[in-house]
Amino acid sequence: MAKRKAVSIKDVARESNASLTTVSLVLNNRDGRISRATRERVLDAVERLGYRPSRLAQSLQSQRSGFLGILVPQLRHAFADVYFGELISAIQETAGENDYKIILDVANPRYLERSHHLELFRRHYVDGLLCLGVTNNDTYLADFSEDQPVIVVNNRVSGVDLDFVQCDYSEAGRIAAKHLCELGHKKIGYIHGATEVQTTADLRDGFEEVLDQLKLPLPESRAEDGLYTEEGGAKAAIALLTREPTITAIFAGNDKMAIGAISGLKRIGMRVPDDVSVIGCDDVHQAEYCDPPLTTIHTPIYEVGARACGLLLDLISSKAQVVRETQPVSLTVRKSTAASGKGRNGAVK
Amino acid sequence: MAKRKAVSIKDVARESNASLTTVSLVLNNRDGRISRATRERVLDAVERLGYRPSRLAQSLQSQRSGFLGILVPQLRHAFADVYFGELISAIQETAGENDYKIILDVANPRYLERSHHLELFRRHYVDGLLCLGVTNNDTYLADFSEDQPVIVVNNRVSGVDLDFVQCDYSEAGRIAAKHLCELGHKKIGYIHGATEVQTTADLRDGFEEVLDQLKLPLPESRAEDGLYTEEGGAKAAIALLTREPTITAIFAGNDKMAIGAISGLKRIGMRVPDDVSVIGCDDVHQAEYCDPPLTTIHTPIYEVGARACGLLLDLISSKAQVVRETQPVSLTVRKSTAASGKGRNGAVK
DNA sequence: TAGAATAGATAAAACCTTTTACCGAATCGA
DNA sequence: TCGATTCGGTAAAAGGTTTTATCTATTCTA
Repeated sequence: MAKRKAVSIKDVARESNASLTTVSLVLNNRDGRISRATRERVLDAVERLGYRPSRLAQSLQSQRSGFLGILVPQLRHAFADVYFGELISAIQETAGENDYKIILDVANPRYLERSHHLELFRRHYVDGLLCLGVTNNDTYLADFSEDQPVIVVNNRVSGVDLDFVQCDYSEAGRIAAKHLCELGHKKIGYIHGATEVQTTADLRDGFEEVLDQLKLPLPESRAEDGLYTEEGGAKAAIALLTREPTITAIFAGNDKMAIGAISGLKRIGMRVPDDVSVIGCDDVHQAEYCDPPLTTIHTPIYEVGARACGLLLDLISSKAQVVRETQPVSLTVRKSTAASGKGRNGAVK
Repeated sequence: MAKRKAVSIKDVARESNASLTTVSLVLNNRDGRISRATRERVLDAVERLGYRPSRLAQSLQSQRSGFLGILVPQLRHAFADVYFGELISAIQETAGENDYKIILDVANPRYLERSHHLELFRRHYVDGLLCLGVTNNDTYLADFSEDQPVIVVNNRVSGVDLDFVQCDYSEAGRIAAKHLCELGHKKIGYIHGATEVQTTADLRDGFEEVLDQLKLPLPESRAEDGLYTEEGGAKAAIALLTREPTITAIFAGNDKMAIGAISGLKRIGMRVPDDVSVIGCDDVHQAEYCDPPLTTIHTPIYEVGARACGLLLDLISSKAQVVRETQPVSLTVRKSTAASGKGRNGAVK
């Protein structure tokens, strides 16, 4: 089939014996200046021709693209990740409700080197930008100027003064520590994610704050990097229990690592929670279905995404100037944590 | 900071004492008609002013948006899904390599009712569209006209003649059946996903084809809907073994349900694979980390996504007219399947 | 040296809207 | 009946590119 030419507002004007302006006024119902008769004639022609205004021409004229950008880091498979998935769902939905569409970009080295993140604004790709999975290494975030609406989602960048919406990770750390201590655990291991992530630091700070208060400080030998992955979590758990066999509980910085940790512990013959309790952070969907179901800190990721998107729109329409929000978190108890001392008595079998 | 006005090609022309045309010609290096001196003068001005052409104006002029659309169905949390995540990663990457950006849309009822899927083309949002997670109920796919580049990714729609790229699910079904039969299983249960998905039908057809050949046909009482979710898989597995306690193996239509099935089996005191073998389909990342690691059919999802995107670009540039591709699949053996008869002897404890 | 060919640059049209400023006709008040 | 409103509608500009057709020097050919 031949590529039929798109019908433009001119065609409608001709078809309805009206001027361009009249058609435009009718379509955007600008004040009631057009007579009922003319209006109907125009609408008729629109219907007959199946006319739809070109958003390219509209955007060029209005100088607004109608797009919001989502910038995600280049991870192994960035989108095959429940955490990002949840945020993207929330953003997509909120944007849609406000007649915005979203553009998905991945900030890989080549991308940044060519300043594609700046092109996003300079070349009018987007009206605003949401940055996901940001770390303190992401210095390119400092490139954005004040008049470009950018919000960092569920993170902050230390040293760079950007708008953000995040969960209360310090509180999450405190809650995890309290929960484990209340169950009687004294020797607690910690599996952290990439240390260049600001929220990781927050989480640990909160965690250690409580441990310190209870005179159960966390020695460096009981902390291990789990790389924010399942495999990393498994290896970290094994390393921790090999080095310090008397550990009875582990706090993992996210559910992925926690699930990996459980898997790792099983590999070395440990039972969860009988021998070792494990608590995660995030409360991903999967946390309910692993074995045993994971006790974790619920972080309102979806809400953070939706809120960030809503506030970005406020930023764009100048309804807001500055955005700094922190959302509350809560404990979700399942089966992966139990009172200390139920299982083996202090030694790896 | 005040919103400073964007610099346009006019500014560059003025700054470099050349005409609009000259600047444009230099920037797009159209034939070598411009003298070296002028060229340098223009480039200098571009640099000095930090000029970047507006993609809105360019698109309006060229009648190409430079965007590819991804249309996903409205699932609970569409993007928080490894399957879609993998496809989206692949598409995003391939698109990026070809200087295309991607737009993410969710086909919810409201969206379709308002024909937003058609607006995508009519209003010049995208140059081409990739449809994910399509089912036979998605009749709106018939709305697209021949001159609109649309590819259905990893699915087909029976009755609608659309381009597609998919994995060989019939073969996947055959492989699963052969594997279980070779291990000596005679009573095999089947957990299927939504029956309105064409690939589900393919999978079952292949599966039953082999079972029939071996004179081990699948009675309806040994098939159960697992809703393509973990929870559904768990419930389906429990239902199957309650109804037919002598089942020794289960084939689940995807890994999510397989993982759910394992979880469900454990709940009713069954060991995997000792009492019941479980095989999935997809080979998601997580399959390696569940307990026990899941035997499954590897489907090259990433490759399918990348290929679909590449072919869509061919469609757009008229390098291709029709797209019909089927990618091969393979068996990945892990720990969730074992020879029949290792465990209990035919009865639920 | 006239006429043709070529190099270098540009004016203007086209892409499709929205919006501003303006115009003519009808209505109204005095 | 004149001047002021109001009503219904339109021409033209603006938004930022690319491309086509055109124009002016300059160089070449005969």
